[in-house]
Amino acid sequence: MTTDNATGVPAGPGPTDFIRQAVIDDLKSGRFDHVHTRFPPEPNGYLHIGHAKALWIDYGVCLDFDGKFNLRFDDTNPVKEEQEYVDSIIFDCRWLGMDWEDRLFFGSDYFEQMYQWAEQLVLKGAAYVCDLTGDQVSEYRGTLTQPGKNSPWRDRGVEENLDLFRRMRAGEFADGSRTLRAKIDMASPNLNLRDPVMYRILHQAHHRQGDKWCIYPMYDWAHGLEDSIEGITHSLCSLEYENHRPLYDWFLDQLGIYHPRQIEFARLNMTFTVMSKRKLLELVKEKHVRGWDDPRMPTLSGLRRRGYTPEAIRDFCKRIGINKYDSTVDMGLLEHCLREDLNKRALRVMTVLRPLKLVIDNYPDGQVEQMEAVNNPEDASAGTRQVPFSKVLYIEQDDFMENPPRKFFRLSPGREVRLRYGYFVTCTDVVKDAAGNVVEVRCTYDPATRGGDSPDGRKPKATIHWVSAEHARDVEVRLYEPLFSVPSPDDVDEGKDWKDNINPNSLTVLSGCKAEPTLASAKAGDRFQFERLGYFCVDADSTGDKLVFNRAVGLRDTFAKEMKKG
RNA sequence: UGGGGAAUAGUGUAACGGCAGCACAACUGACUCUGGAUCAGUUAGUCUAGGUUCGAAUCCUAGUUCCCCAGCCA
Repeated sequence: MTTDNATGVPAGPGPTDFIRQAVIDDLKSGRFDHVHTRFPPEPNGYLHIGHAKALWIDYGVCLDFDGKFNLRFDDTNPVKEEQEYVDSIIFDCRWLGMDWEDRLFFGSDYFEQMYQWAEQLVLKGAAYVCDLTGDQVSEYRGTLTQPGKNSPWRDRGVEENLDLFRRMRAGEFADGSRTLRAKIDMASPNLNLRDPVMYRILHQAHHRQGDKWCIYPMYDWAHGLEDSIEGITHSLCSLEYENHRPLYDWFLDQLGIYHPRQIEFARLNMTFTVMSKRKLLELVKEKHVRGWDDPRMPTLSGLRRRGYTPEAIRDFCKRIGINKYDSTVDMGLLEHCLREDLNKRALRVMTVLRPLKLVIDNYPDGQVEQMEAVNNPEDASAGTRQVPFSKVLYIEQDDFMENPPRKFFRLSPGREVRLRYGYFVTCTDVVKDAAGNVVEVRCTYDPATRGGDSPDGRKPKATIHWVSAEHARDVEVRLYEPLFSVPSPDDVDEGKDWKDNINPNSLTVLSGCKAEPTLASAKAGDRFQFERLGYFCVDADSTGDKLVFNRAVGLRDTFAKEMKKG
C-alpha cells in the first residue's frame, strides 16, 4: 500500500480497483473522513465462495484504509431465515479470518427505530397504507415499457394512514391485506421507484424477535437504515442493486439521516458449479449431495470439509479482482491456490489408493527396516519420519503395466524403478488370476540401493510410492470430480434444466486403500499430501479405527496429460 | 420497443491520452528420489465503424453484443 502524502489517504495495495478509487475520492473530497464497511448476509443459507469474494471486498477495503468492519445479519424476512444459518455464517466468517471485534449486529434489532422512521414518512406524506392485494399491486405497477397507475389509496389522509399503519403493527389485519408504501412516482422508468412496498404484514415468528412483530420491513427500506444506524461509510453490494440505489438514496434523503454511499460490484461465477443459494438449497433438499458441507459444494463449509484452507480462499479472492461485468472464473484457479498453499505446508505421506501386491523375492522373510522419509521437501523444519519396509508391499495399480506404452516409465516386466525412500526393485514376474488380471508383481531388490540411492549412480526413470503390507492401515478415500459435467451448468437447451448437468460421477469411494502407519494419529481436518497423488483431508466421518480421507485436489499430472494426447 | 450497467489473450484482470502488462490455463525445455515443486521460455488480446489528437484500450459519435429491473425476496 502506498500513501498519498498530500492527503494521508492510503491508496490500497497494488493496482487500485474502482471501489478503492471511489473510497480514496471520498476521503479526499471530505465526503467521509474514515472508512467503515459491513458484510450483510441474509441467514437463509450457507455461505459460498461467492460470499467469500464479497467478504474479502468488504473486509479488505476496511483493512486497506485502516477502518472498521461490521458483521450484520440482514434478517428482515422471518419466512426464510433460521438460527442454523446464523450460526454457520458466523463460523464461516471467523474461519475465513474476518474480525468484527464487538460489532456483530442484526438488522432485526433495529425494527423499532425503522418503525419510528416509517411513521415519520407517513407524517410528512411520503408514505401511505395501501389496501391493494399482491396481484393488484403488480398490475398497477405497469410494465418495463408502460408507466404504472396510482393506487386508489395513494391519497389517503395522514391521520388515516397513521391509524392504519399502527393497526397493521398491532396485528389487526390479515397477512397480505395491506402494505405501507413509499409515495414516489408510479411513472418512473425505474420500477423500484413506483411506490415500493416498505412493510408487509406477516404473522410469522422471527428467529430472533419471536412474536414481537407482525409487520416486516422490505429490503430497500431496511438496508439503508441499517447502514445509516451503524455509521457505515461504504455500503458495498452486488450489481443487481444498482437499480435500487436511487431508492436507497431516496429513503435516506427523505429522513434526513446519515447517508452512506452504496457501490456495486459483480458477483462471482465459477466454472463447473452453481452459485445461487436457491440452487444450492435444492441440491441439498433433493439429496444430490449429502448436505451443505458436502465436499463437492462450493459452500465454505463444503470447501473446508474438502480440505481447502482459509489462506487459499483468501488468495483466490485477491487474485480474481473486482469488476462491474459478468465473468466466470476458471475453477482451476481455485485449485491452483490450494495447491500452492498446501505444497508449502502439507506433510507428505505415502498412501496406495488401488493396491497391487508386490513381493520382493530376495528380501529376507520377516525382516523389517525403518526407512527415513522427508516430511516436506519444501520445509526442512518439518523433519523426517521412519517408514517400515518389508518383503511384501503394496504399490499403486497404475504404477505397473505388463505391456507399457512408449512413455510409461514406471514398473513393468524386466524394468527397474525406485521405491521412494526404499530400494531399487526390478520386476521379474507377474501372477495373474483366472481372468488374466495381474494380482501380484514379483521383484528382486538391490541391497546396495538402500534409502533410494545407488552407489554406481544408476538412476531409474521412475520413483513410485509404496506401503508395507504388514504395517499398512486400511483407509477409505473419497475422490471428487466437479459436481457438474459441463463448465456452465446454467446454459441449457430448451426443455432441459441445470440439474440435467449434474455429474453422475462426482464421487468415487475407494475402500481398502493402504496408508503408511504415520497416518494412525491423524485427526479430522488434518491435511496431507499423498505423494504423487494429491492433497487429502481427514473427513469428519472418520472413527477411531477407520480413517476417511477426502481428496481436496490432485497434484498436477503431466503424465496423465501426456497419455490423453496419446 | 422503458430504465440502469458493462465489453482488453482460452479464462480472470492491469494500464487513469504516451512501449498493451500480470496471473491461471495451454505448449517447449532445464532440473528433480513426487511424471509434484522449482527455473527458463513460447503461443495468445483492446466488440465494430467513424471522429478528436503528434499520439486513443483510455476522449467523442454511431452501432453491436451481454447482464440487471415488472416479489408483499434479499
